[in-house]
Amino acid sequence: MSGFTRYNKILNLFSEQRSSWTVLEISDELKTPSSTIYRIVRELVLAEFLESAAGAYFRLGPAFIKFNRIINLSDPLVRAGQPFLKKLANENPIESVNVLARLYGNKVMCVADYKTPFFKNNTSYQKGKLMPLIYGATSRAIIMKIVGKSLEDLLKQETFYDDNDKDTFFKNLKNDNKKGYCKTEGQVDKGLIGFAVPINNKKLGIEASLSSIFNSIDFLPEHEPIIYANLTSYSLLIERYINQIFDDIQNYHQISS
Amino acid sequence: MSGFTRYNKILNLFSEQRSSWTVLEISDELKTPSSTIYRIVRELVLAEFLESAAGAYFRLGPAFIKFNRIINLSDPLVRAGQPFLKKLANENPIESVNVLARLYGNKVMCVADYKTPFFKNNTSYQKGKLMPLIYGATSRAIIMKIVGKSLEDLLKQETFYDDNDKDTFFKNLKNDNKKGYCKTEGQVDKGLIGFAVPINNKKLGIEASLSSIFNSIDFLPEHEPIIYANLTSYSLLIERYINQIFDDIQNYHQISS
DNA sequence: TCATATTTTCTTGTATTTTGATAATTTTAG
DNA sequence: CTAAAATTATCAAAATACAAGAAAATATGA
Repeated sequence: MSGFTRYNKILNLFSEQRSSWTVLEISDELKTPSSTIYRIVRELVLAEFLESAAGAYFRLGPAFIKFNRIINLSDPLVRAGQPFLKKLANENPIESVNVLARLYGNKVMCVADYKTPFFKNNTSYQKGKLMPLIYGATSRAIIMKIVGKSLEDLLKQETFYDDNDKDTFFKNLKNDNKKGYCKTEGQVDKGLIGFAVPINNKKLGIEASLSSIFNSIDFLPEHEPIIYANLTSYSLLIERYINQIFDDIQNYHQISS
Repeated sequence: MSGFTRYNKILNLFSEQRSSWTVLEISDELKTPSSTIYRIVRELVLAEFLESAAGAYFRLGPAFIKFNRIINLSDPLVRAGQPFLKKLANENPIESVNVLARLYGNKVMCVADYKTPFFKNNTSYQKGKLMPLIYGATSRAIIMKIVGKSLEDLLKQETFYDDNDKDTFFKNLKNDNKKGYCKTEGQVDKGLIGFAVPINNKKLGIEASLSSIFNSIDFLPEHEPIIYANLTSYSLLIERYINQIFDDIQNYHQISS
């Protein structure tokens, strides 16, 4: 363990399922002497990446809330997309969850969401949550724009049931690409149906998607063209807005240098 | 520069005002050779604490969004308080911003907020933003419960205009403590009036406050008792709920060990 | 396209930091 | 107050980061 790894390994122990740890527990888990962990934890507490809780437990610290806010205010994708999610939601014919997601390592992460007030189900798609790469329209719309070696590398770690499963996956991907949008049902959450379109910006290195998720019970086939039209027009709006934000940033840096 | 400091110094360059940096800019700013910064930045990118943007720029990475979500799902204060903010807002007689804030180093940080749909002004109080320690009801309600050496340490870095200013500050603090709540007008944002009550949990080390902020124009003196009653009852509810969450965590750890 | 400029990684001996076993201290809980 | 638990301090050995320049990769622009 060296460099940032030693801090990152500790931070990554803290999860939704297990959000507080004692030094001894960390020490056990990472098979590292407790004196070392005490020292590292102290550093992280000082920087407010951890904070001590009751009973010798530690939990994630407020630094993450602070940096998260800075991202919300400055990330081009979030800035460009966030304001449109509610509008998209209101134009959909039925109650929906609307999600902006992007590639994060070899997973997909939701970076902004808007749920209409009376949407019944709890989707897995919530801001900050990592989602599987090959299931669900949200993810598929992102990878359908990736080709060649990049795609291979990305899928290297994914396991398919069998070759047939894999073939179907690639066939669907090609098909979706032709249509320009993805549609999946029940792949991530049972009883939900999702539609998604890609959002890309080469200059900013953004590989993302915009999606609307509905309860299968509410959904009727005649909704599909409207849903697709909304997604497409908003994705174009967002892409254009990202470009504008990009230009603003460029100008800012030119002026200040 | 050693230990976590070397990473933290770089991360802390990224701010609301300046959210992307090149390696050379960082190197200039921190007066550290660029080869060193390249190495460190590479590590941070690998851990997704930074990500590369267009034109050799880097920005904060998605790890912060991920950890922020874990905090939202697990932090006792956020978990206990978040669900009540909307209810509090709805019981207030006029449009309001409602805020849960806590001590963060020697600043105050908003950790959850709910603004009623038709509130006109933009408050400075937004989730994740650091606020001054000695101005505004939100902050004052937190420090009014801190005494002795802790208070001295906390205020050590604050500067008052003069001794008179300082005296007034302490007199107000004592007064607020007697009343049980704080009220300030225009200290943080002009045209806004704020009310706050403290929220504490010794076992969990929580020093926080619950506050409602209104447009001064909307506010009438007869609202004050209602506002105060709402804040007080909700703060008690939240404190009780925090205790319950604390017990849950205790049980969880006892069962799993 | 190619040539050029910029960005990023690599290499190396040396200086610095981290590590972990143990001891000392502080805090907590009954 | 006492005993146990949690945390900090110490220090020599081991591991790693550092800086400077060279080399490679990548982006830029004619």
